[in-house]
Amino acid sequence: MTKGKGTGKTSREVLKPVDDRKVGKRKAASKPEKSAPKTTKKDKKAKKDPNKPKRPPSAFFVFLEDFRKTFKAENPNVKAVSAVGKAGGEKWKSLTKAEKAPYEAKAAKRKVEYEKLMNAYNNKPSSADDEDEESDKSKSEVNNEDEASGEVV
DNA sequence: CATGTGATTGTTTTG
DNA sequence: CAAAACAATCACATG
Repeated sequence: MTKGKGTGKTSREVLKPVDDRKVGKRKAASKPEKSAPKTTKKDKKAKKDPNKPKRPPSAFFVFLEDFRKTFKAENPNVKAVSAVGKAGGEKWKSLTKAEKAPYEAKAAKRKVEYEKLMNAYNNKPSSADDEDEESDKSKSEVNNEDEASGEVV
């Protein structure tokens, strides 16, 4: 497993079993050793759909983006992503709904944009034949007001 | 040189 | 409806 720097560690089992995660790790609740999905099976070779938008980040990820900076700022020694993940997760649960509000709001907006991308993706699956594109057709598109930064608390 | 892996939770996706 | 998978990030190890 490539043990990251000594890393493998995997000590999280004894070190600190996070309360109780529904799924052991995050997949294979019933051990689907069908094709041996040992670990992360992110196949980026999904070039099949180059325009296919990726899933919008959840509020947690949005919070993490900001948290990562803070965490690293106070813990420049920590270089493991897992460290930030754990710390972020703990802090995340510590946040109240009001604090998550701005993050959720942003995540919600992210989702809306994602829907838009999907719409475009659906319109243009991958027919590179002729990209007509609706230049004037979609004229009554609502304007989006980006006010992500000014959410009240 | 390139890619995979580890870890967090939330949303998206699929059957 | 429910379960599963994947979303970003960083440093390092392996082939």
